[in-house]
Amino acid sequence: MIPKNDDTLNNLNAANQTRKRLLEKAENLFAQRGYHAVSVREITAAAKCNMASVNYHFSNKKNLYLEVFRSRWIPREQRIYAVFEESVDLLEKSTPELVIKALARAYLEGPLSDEEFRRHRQLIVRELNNPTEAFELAADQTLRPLFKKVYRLLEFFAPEDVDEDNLSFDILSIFGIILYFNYSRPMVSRITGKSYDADFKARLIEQMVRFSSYGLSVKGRTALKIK
Amino acid sequence: MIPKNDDTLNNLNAANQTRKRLLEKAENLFAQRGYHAVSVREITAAAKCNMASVNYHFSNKKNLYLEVFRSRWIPREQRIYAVFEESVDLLEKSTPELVIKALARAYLEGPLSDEEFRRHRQLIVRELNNPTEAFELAADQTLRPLFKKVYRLLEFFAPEDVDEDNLSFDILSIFGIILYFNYSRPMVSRITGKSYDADFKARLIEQMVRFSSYGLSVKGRTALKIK
DNA sequence: GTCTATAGCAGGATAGAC
DNA sequence: GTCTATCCTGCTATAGAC
Repeated sequence: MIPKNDDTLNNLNAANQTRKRLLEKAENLFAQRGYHAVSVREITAAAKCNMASVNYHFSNKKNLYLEVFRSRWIPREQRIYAVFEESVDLLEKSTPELVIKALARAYLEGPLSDEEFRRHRQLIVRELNNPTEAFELAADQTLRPLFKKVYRLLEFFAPEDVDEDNLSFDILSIFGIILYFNYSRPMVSRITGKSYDADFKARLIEQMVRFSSYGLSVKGRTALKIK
Repeated sequence: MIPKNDDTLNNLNAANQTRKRLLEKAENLFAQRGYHAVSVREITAAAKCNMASVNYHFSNKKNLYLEVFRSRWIPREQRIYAVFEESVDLLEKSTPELVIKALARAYLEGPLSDEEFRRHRQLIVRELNNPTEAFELAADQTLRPLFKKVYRLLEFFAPEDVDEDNLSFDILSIFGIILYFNYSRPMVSRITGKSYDADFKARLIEQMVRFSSYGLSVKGRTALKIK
């Protein structure tokens, strides 16, 4: 371990602070208006530092954008994932309904503040629609693992002869509903006239579980289908 | 009626042609990369005309963007709407399943070519996530009317005592699934490894109808719910 | 590490000839 | 209506002082 004098430490701290502020402000601006609509000038102004620091800390603008995903978006998605996993593991008796509910809650009532969630959503929706390098990161490190986790959980309830594709599809549909009610919040609010307060979220979760559960082709459900 | 000489007519035609080409190319570029990422220079180069013509025909860049929605996006959404309405009207006997199927088909197998649909999707997803003036146009002229139409169709099957909000929610969920499988095509393809060819679309429609129908709180369904 | 200053270029918009 | 030429603003990136 190399010993550091006070100056070095202070510089490191100061540097980290600037770096952090840059990431924080960059994320917010990129989320709100997208990569091209935001200038480095604007980011550095918000972070109260000079323009050159973006270059110093992140080489260039594009890499700052990617670093926002690496150091902020992905860890946050992993926090959501962790909440989901924990609440599923805590269940005495797992059912498809409870799994869906845990998933819906992790997103809607999860560990993120409203502000954090807004950024989270805005960043990923852009990538879902027009993938860049950042999407690869997100897909590999969060989306696919989550999909597989849910698959394993629900596969347990599926009838022996269930079509693998059917189950995949059901899970995608559940994701669809959850993502939709999360990621299309502006539209949902506009059409329903309701804002995403605690009450509305709680109702949404209930409804999502109800709607999703009774569409699932899992044990105990298939028998109920009308031919 | 004011008589027009050949020169005037030719000029009008030529003007309309330029205008049309500009809208066509602008739409494609805006859809692919978004408003800020595309320059007027690029649009005019693609449309094989000079830069000044954007100003001449549309005053400025922003208005060209809005005109893309007015003259291309909305009419296309109305074509989808028309296909849906027609196939619903043709039904001898309407059921919730058939209504959902008609809706899913109108979007997935509707009147738009793959290329048209790609543009259509990319343009609206941006607006769903970060609404601008263009979203107002889309919401007022297409999204809300469609929602109301579906509401009227399904309300017919709902039990007397059904909660209005519940039905709204169910419709939103159906929209959610349909929009999700349409508008998150890049992601769905990436996770399932399947491209949206005719076969995959047909399967998706079937699955959406199955999943959605058995989640609907409408007559004949509620009785099947496990308490 | 942070800053100021600036190079170098691309953007939207427009004037004025045809 | 269409075009070329040009204005001017704003951008990213960097050099060099501290």
